[in-house]
Amino acid sequence: METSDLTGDELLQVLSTLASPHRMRVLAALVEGRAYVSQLARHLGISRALLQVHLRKLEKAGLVTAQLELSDEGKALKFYEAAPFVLHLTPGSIATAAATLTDPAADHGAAPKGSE
Amino acid sequence: METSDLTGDELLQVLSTLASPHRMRVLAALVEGRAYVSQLARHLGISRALLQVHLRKLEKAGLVTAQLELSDEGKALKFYEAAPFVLHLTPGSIATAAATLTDPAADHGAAPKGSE
DNA sequence: TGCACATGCTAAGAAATGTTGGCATGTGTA
DNA sequence: TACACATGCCAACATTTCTTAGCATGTGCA
Repeated sequence: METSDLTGDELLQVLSTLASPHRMRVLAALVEGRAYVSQLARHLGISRALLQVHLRKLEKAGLVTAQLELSDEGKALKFYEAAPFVLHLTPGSIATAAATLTDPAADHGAAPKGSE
Repeated sequence: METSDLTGDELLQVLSTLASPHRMRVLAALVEGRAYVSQLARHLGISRALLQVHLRKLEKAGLVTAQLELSDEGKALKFYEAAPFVLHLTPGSIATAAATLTDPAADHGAAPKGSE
């Protein structure tokens, strides 16, 4: 993952996702090794519901990946791990990405695709 | 500015600041060249009040700098320009920064680190 | 069966952000 | 004086995001 590969919206999503203490810690914990949800929740000292929301956001942004596996006892465990990525942020790279931003607020109801 | 130079809180501030369409566009506009507030507001098509808030946040995060100057007519103009910075974001660099996070909300008033 | 453990979902309140509008200051010029 | 332009501030509303609590499912084991 390279900054220049991302559209403005994608970069925005990644930055929004990373800009959270909880999600930073979740990512940091996963860098140490993969873990399943309940395990991770205990490790971080937060509720599963909360962790799940953050994990989902991290996954949507492509920062972590998930695999559903069965333990020896036959229990379903959802393992997460940190996705490898490298982002080079500079004023220039951000300016480039910003040029492709499609902001609904600034976009007065026009169709993004097709006509312009 | 290097990712490893930043504390978790500083990185969080930078990311939070960048994670906004308006601020991305403001930064992008300043990459093209310095500009004063009213000028920039007209260029971006947003209100001065709104722009000022975003500029302030960008400045606090160290992403832009400001200089107060007098025009030929003697009017006070506040010029802003993009600050040069390079951030290398990787799971590892984020994990390192996350270790120094001081989050009041997630910090239940005690041990910074330790037992598990 | 009942308990411990895993997953998932959603409604709803709490908290943080974003945005607007008005009003203040000051300058130079017609 | 009145106008156009610059700066700044703040109160209040609107919106988004975050977080919790509760309930659902399923597994293995005593």
